[in-house]
This record gives sequence, structure tokens and C-alpha cells, in this order.
Amino acid sequence: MRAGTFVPTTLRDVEVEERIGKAGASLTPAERRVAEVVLAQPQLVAFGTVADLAEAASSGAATVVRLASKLGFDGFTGLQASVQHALANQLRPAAERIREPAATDVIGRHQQLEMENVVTTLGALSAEAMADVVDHLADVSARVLVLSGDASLGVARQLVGDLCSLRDGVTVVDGNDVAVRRAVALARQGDVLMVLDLRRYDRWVIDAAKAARQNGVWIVAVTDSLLSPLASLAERTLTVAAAGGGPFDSHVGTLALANVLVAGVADRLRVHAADRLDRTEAAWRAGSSLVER
Amino acid sequence: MRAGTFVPTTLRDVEVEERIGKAGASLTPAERRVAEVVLAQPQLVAFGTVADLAEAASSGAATVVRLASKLGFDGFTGLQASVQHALANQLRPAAERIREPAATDVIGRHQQLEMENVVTTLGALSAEAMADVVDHLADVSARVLVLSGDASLGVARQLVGDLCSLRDGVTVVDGNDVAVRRAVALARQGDVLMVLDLRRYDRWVIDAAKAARQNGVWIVAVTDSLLSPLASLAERTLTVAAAGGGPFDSHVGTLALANVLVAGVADRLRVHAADRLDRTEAAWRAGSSLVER
DNA sequence: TAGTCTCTGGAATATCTGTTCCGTCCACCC
DNA sequence: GGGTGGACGGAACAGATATTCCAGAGACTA
Repeated sequence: MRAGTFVPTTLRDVEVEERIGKAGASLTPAERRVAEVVLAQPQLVAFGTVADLAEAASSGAATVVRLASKLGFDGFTGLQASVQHALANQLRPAAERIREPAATDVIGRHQQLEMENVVTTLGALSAEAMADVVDHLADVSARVLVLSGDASLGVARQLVGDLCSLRDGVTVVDGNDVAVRRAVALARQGDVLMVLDLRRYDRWVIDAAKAARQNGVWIVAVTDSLLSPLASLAERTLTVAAAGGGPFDSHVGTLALANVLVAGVADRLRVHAADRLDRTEAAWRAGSSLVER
Repeated sequence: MRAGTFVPTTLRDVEVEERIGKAGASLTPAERRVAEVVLAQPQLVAFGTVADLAEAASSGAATVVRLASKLGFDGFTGLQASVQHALANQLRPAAERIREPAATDVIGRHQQLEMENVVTTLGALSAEAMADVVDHLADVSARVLVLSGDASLGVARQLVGDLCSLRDGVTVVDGNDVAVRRAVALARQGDVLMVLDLRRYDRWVIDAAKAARQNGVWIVAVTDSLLSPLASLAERTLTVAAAGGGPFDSHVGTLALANVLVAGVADRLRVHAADRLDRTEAAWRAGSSLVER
């Protein structure tokens, strides 16, 4: 049996998944390796043999059978039957879902919507604009301020968090009016301001951006349209698609954009950032703050 | 082996179909019966045995093998392998075909990556799981705590921000150890905890989740795998795909998932939330906090 | 450091499964 | 009506596969 090709999560067996999730903590290392393969390559279970699974997980056949029993199945045969059954059931719905343009189910609609947000947003990003923005964000001699409307504050924080891992001097401008004005007032020429806001713009954001511009700060706007009031203040404007399936805008496209920029900055600051990441890693390790499982 | 359910033509094995069509005329009556079953219930071939197929076609095992050979396969084994292969191919939806021409440029690569994250993450979300989680998040009599690893804190905040617009009592558990412990200690039975963390899990997050569980809090985990330590603590586990093009994980899929949940909660709390949004809107209008352009 | 417990994979084994062989049956033809 | 050819399925056989057992290795403890 050849090793299975990639199978998206949609097709995974819920029954098996549940049992693995429940027993997950009590699995031994070797059993865990097998379980990972089961989750990642269900076809290997459905079509393959104990030996195939064991080889894929670099374990012995006995371990495979033990795992199946521990999950409550009647040996490997039971596990296999469960996966086969689920796989067979998934076949029909998958086909029907493709035919119906997913207009009815919420999840499918969101799937389509968010994909469009990603495609549109990153599709609108030119290599030149990206290089320019990355250049500025990667300029360690400049401070980077990030200003965001309330609705996108979380995404902004996410971006800032990542950037902070790569370099110093990146901050979110937030808080009350006094704090914002102070932060902007302290910005000087050579600094960089990323301002992030979508339609129904927050007045204070625009005001703060205006003030920053008068201080000679280099501004990049991330907004929904080139007609945005932010666009006229910024040296560079990156537009994002933010169609939401619920009552709010979706910032999935924006976050995808942020990820691209972060990757660009990381690439630009390669050695500098690597050193930082190493030091951070060492600190985490010393405190054993992170666990593998 | 149970008889398979109906499978639409799209899912049939083209390879086998072709060969049956070609040899169709020269098939004996019994072979023809077997061939009918092969076409009608490919799963019986993929998952079953010679005996199963023979029984389904009211024929002998020898006839099954003869048919397979007559079709040019290397015995029943060859036929089975062909059907399995075709089945596995049909199992992967459009998502994978999209990425086939692997993009070379950074932006294109991210585009594909993030789309896969969205598709995979939302694809893994079952309607049932979503309904359950939304039910709990929309329960206004419960408090909702959100606990997130450092790397995904921004997304968590984004989620909480949206939820706060829809209902009261939603908070991010964050800050120093003392604050976290206090927040978790104050949680009581009936409350809801959403814990969000990906591999290389933050120890404090796991510890806090464990404490919450002992308090009888209903937990939903949003994590990268069912083998995550969070999965065994949670009543529900939603898995996310987080492949990143840069040095960090991408939380685009997670944010898409969050958006779906928010939309679900908004729908569930329709009138309640509408009233809240109206009041918020009025406040903004009174202060002219938002501008159209 | 010695001892115990768990984990682990290899080997033996019993079961299952695909394949082949062969006797029987039926249809067609001389 | 007798003979011949192919079709068919039961049964034996050989190979593969799941399962169980066991001994060695490693970790943790006293």
C-alpha cells in the first residue's frame, strides 16, 4: 500500500477523532506517533494494513494494535472498519456539497467568503508596494507605531506581536485620548506609522494619523479603499477585502496581509531576527514555558 | 462488510469504468452481475473482500477473480487497488487542485497557504460541533472566558472584541500569573472557557485550563491537533490549520473560524444582539466617533 | 545503585483472504 | 439424442495479515 496522499480535514473520521482526542493524554509516545498518522492519513488506515501503519509511524505492529484497543475498538480491524465507514459516508456529502454552491450552509458560505477575502487582498498587493512597506517596517532605526480602529484592534495586536518578535520598537497606539496624543506627538521624522482601519472609520484614528503626518512620520495605510481618508494621508496604501458573513467585517484578509508583511520583514532582518528568536527561545527553554505536548 | 450506500457517478472509478465498458460485450452473465456491483458499489470493492463481492453479485469467488483478470487487472488485488486509488483521488476536494501550480513568488505562496488554512480549518468544522459551541457562547447567563497562548493573543482579542459587541460577560484571561489564577478561580460551573493555543503550547495556558476544568467550567479547545493537551481537557475541540509562510504560525484559519462562531452567536442572539448594536450605534452617533469618509 | 514498572518491537500463531484447480451443469451443434 | 464447448462455483492451497506473547530496554524510585 502506497502512502496516502494529502487528505483535507473535512474527510476525517469523527468517531476516531473523538476517541483519539479523549484518550490523547494517556497515550504513550509510540502510540502517539501512530495516532498522528491515523489523523493525518486516514486512507492508510482504511486501505492499508497494520504493517503499513506501523512503518509510517516508525513503530511496531504491536503498538498499532495496542492503540486500536486503547481507543476502544475491537483491535485494528475495528479501527479500520470505523475509518472505512466514515470515509464511505463522507463520500456522498462531499460530492453533494460541491454541486450545491454552498448557499445554504453557514460554514460553506464563510469558507467561500473568507477565501475570496484572502485572494482579493493578497492579489491586490504588488511586489513593489510590499517591498516598500517591508523596507520601512524592517528599518530598525525607526520606531514603528501601529494605529488601528477598534474593530480591527485584535489583528493589529497580532501583527505587532509578531513584529516585536523580530525587532524592537514596535508598539500599538491605544488607550485613551491622552495616551494616543502623547504617543503620536512623540513620533518624529523617520518613524513609521501603520494605520489600519476600515470604512466607518474611527475619527480618533484619522485624527491621530493626521497629527503623525504633520510630524513627518512615514505612513502606510491598510484600509478598505483608496478613497479612504487614510489613503490620502499615507505614503503607501494597501487595500484589503473584508466581506463578512456575520454582522461584522472579516479581517481574515487583513491578517493574511499582515502575515505576508511579517514574513517579508523576517526575511529582510534574517540574521538580526534569528538572533532575537534564539535568545527568546533560550529564555523560554530556561523557564520551560513551552511544552511540546 | 456492510453493503455500501449509493454513490453518484462522479465518484466512480474512471479507470475501472473504462475497462468494463471495453470488455462489456464479452462478459458472461455472471461476470456481468459482478461488474454491475463493482459500478454500483465501488466501496464494496475498495473495502470488501472477494467473498463480499461474490455474495453481493450472487456469484462465486472465482467469477470475481476471473472478471478482474479479464479486465486486465492483476487479479482481484489489482482491481481493488485501482478502485482504492480512484476513491482516494475523489476524496480530495477542489482545495488541493487549486494549489497544484505551485507559486514561486512570496505573495502567491502565501495566498495558497492561507487559502488552504481557511479551507482546511472550516472544512474540519462540523455543523454539530459548531452548533454546540455557539450554544455555549450564546448563553448569556454564563460568563465566557477566553484563554490564549501568546502567539495567538491578537486573534483571541479580535474574537472577544466581536463577542463583546453581541453580549456581556466575555473577557480575555491575560496578564500576570496572579491575575490569571484569580480569573480562573472565580470561574464557576456553568461558565464557558475557550482556550486557544497551538503546538509548543504555553504551559501556563494548559495549567489554567486544567484548573478551570476542575471548577466544572465547560471548555472548548481551539488547537492544532486532537493530540493537543488541550483536547483532552475540553468538551469540544476545534482543530485549525496554521501553516505559515514566515517564521510564525498563521492564524488566518483560526480567525476565519472565529468569524464563523461570531456569526453563529449573532444569529442565535438576534434580537438581543440587535438591541445592543443599536445602542452602541446611537452612542457612536452621539459622539460622532465614526465617519463615513 | 539496585529494583521495579512501563514501554516497545520482534517473533510465533491462528485466522483470513486471494488464487487456482476441478467437477458439474447447461447450451448449442452435429 | 449424443457430443462438445464454455460457464460456473465449491474446495483446496498458499500467501498474507491481525493478534498475542515475551523478552529486552529504558525510566523512575527507593
